[in-house]
Amino acid sequence: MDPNVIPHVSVDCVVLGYNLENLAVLLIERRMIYQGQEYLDLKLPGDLVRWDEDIDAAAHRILQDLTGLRNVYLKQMQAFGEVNRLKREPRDLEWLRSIDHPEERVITIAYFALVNLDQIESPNYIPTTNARWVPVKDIPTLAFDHNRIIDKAMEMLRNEVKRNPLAFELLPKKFTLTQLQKLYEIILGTLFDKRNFRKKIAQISCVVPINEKQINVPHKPARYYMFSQDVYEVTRKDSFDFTV
Amino acid sequence: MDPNVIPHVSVDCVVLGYNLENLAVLLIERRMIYQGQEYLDLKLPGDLVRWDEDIDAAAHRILQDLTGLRNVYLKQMQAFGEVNRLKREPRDLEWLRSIDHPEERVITIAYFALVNLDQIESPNYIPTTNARWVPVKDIPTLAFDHNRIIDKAMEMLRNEVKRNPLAFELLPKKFTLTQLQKLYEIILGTLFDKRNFRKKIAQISCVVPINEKQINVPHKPARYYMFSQDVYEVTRKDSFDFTV
DNA sequence: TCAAAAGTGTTGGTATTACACCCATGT
DNA sequence: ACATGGGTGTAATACCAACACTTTTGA
Repeated sequence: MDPNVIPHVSVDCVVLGYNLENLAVLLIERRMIYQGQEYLDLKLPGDLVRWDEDIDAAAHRILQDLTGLRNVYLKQMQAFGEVNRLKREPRDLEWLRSIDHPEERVITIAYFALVNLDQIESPNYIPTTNARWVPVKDIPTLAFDHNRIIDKAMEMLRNEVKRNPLAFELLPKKFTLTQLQKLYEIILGTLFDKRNFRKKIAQISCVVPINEKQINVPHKPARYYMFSQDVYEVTRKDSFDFTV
Repeated sequence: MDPNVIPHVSVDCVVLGYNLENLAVLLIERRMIYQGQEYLDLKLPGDLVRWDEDIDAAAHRILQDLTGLRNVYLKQMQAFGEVNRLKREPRDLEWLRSIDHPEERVITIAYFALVNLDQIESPNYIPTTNARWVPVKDIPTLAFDHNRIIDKAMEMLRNEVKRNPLAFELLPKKFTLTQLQKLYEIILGTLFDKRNFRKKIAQISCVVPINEKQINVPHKPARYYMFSQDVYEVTRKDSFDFTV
């Protein structure tokens, strides 16, 4: 057991990525043999917190090790601290032993990160870390209590996206209004009227049209927009309002 | 050091009480002598988590030990895990030593509880636990990082009260509309128009008028209302809407 | 010329704001 | 009788929901 870590406190990250098509979560493959059978489970990326490291720093470290990204949107979600949270399946315990982890109690602090998959040239599967992007629609039963953590992350995303400019973290710097609308539709699970959506966006001053259009599209090219952090910071009264 | 606790994980509770006049926080007096001088600091109620106890259970235990109350509204807020969060003042460290606490790192999970002070016959100062109710307007500089935790709790209260029926946790079972309005005004720091406020409440079906009036008041007696959890559960679409 | 998505306005209904007076009670 | 807070309606405005056609491009 690594002496540099607090043995009972970990950080797990729900990293949500978007590629203009689907929302996906970054998961780690856990391969093991248990009672003669081979298992391939998926789990959230996470690690124990080091003694000399703030918990936020631990989350950033995990994220950077996995994706190579700094300056990602990252926010603490909440702690999960049930006594038996690591003991969903017998092989969960076996796995903890196999990585020289004390078969003990670990309280985890869940974080939630947003990345735009088109920005990073990340393959679907990253062999060095056994990490893969799994569409949120297709998430299977995961190790430990990690499904619950992801459910919580999705709930948080749905709530926060209505009051904070989170969506832009998932989009390229330049995006079209149709792309923005589709993202909101995917996150919130509702469809919006195109005209009303655009009216709504038009009154959000931090979403600014730029003088650039799509090229090489087989239809009328759409105008690109950007999110302006500067404008956002000076114009927000109390919060973003995106209760479409 | 108690062997029954996880030495690096604690729970701290921000217990907010309301007595139809003021919001107050329950704080614990910490008396100590440091470098020949006597200090009386205040801190949040909290304790280390036991090995065999869920973190939510730890929060309930702390709350019950302090107030004798079960079934209080209690919700996890977030974890505070900076390396030096317990070392605001030199005497903070000294105090940790004095209670046989390893001078080490403790990650705390903050909870937030709401109680109605008229329901519990709680005196302002509870000698057995050194606990006292301090109006939120008068909170001094506290031990450790506890001011930050309270600030976060107040922010959470302001956000949540707009979308969830939290206010009723702070009021007696039967309350008048003026009492409800005053509470919202205190929490949100704004004033509302009486007629518009009542129109808004009238369309929230889970706030129901009952056939009972104030007695012994030197003015027209006000009608009492109740919050109906049943009605709330079946009628809420997605969330309470209290964006007055 | 066709397919595909971009872009754009109007209307009816609903919700929000602002505002002032009479009522029921205890003293 | 008076002081105190309770209780009520309306009109002007802003916001929201529903709805269909023209435009620009590449193939």
